[in-house]
Amino acid sequence: MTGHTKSKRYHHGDLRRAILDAGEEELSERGVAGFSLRRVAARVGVSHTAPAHHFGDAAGLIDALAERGFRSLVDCMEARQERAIQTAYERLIATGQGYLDFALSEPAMFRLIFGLDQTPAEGSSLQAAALSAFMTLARAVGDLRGADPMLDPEGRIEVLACWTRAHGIADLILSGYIELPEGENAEAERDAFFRNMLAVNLSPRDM
Amino acid sequence: MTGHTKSKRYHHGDLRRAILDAGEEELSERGVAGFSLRRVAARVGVSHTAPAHHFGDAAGLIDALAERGFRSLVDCMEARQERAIQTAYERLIATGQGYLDFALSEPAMFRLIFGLDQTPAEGSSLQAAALSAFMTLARAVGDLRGADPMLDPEGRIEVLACWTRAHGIADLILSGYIELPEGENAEAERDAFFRNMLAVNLSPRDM
DNA sequence: CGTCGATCTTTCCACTGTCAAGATATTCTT
DNA sequence: AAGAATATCTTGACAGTGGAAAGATCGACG
Repeated sequence: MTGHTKSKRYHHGDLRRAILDAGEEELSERGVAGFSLRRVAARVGVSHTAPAHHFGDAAGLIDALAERGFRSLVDCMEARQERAIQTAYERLIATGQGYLDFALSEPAMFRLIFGLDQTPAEGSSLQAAALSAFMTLARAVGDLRGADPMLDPEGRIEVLACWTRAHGIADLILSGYIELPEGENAEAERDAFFRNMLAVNLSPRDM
Repeated sequence: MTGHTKSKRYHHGDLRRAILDAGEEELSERGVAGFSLRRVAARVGVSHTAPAHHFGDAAGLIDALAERGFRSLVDCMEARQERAIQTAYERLIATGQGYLDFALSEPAMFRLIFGLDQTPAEGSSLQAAALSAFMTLARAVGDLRGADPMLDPEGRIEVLACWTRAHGIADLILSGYIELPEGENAEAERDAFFRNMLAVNLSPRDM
């Protein structure tokens, strides 16, 4: 019975996934500010309170979407890592470029996951997804240092430095205050730009 | 006549300023997501459509608030610059620390000005305020380099590097993903943290 | 077969921003 | 000084939002 017919059966069967899919589309089309639970529900063809049973309230859906977002972020970073020249440093650069790829390809989702009203709940799957993204970056730094960077203060600073730099570039580009090259070989120029930005040395060498 | 009586005169007299003040308070209390035009109006004791005449729509009020935000950002940076040891490098560090001060003291406003739906209109006073903030940072870099950094590519990269680094640190702290030291001499530790982060060298020295 | 719980709908409520029309004060013109 | 034009603010309506409560339908399990 049942099967793939999208007809009018009362129970959807896979509503949770359907709502998440529709939510992602809504998010990318309308942005996080214009996000509407009711429109997501309408998109799936379901009543506007149907999502509540699966996600609680709107914040619950947002959290579930954010979880997907962090996974997508990890995918973007790993994709770049695999394509990179297999040097520890090149893999680190690639990781940051993957971070930027994510921000550019899913700007609303980027804004969503880094603009959550409150930090992910302790032990939640959202927190796990966020941690997974962090670890992807931390491993790349660790490969460069030859040891777990989280174990000593200098290593921790280095991980945070990588993270905040990639993040700052991405966020200011999305804000529109920093313009990216467009046109012909924009991609190559972006990569070079990011590489240069990451490596700028601001220690007091030239006081 | 008139005078300072807050009684029930039909015309408020200084409504624009009053709405902006109330808007700032609302913003810091409720955040940018929970911001409500109607509540701002109620706060001033005026009808819910009164702001429209002064700011057009909600986006207009947001823009006007953002303008104040940029000015406050400039104030924070300049305050730090004046307190700093008067070396070009120290003034640059101080500028970034002022950027962070602003983010920490007015987090909602920080989110507001860097999360505007669209980049400030060409020639608008908002754009001027944003540019003023940028120039404050660019000058600090220029003092270090001995020339207008905007004139050559390397200088521009350096300005953007400073900006994005300070911004990334600030934004991730506000996101809650990076924790700041609290307690005793938290302020001094924050300053040291920022200083270290800014100066971390990620060039491929140690491949 | 019947019952129970999960899933989804309907209806209602308070709240939001915007629009149109009216009320009131100020300023400008003569 | 009087009347008219304008700026400022209010009232009332509307479509949209998320959430709560109560009812309808279905699936699973006794």
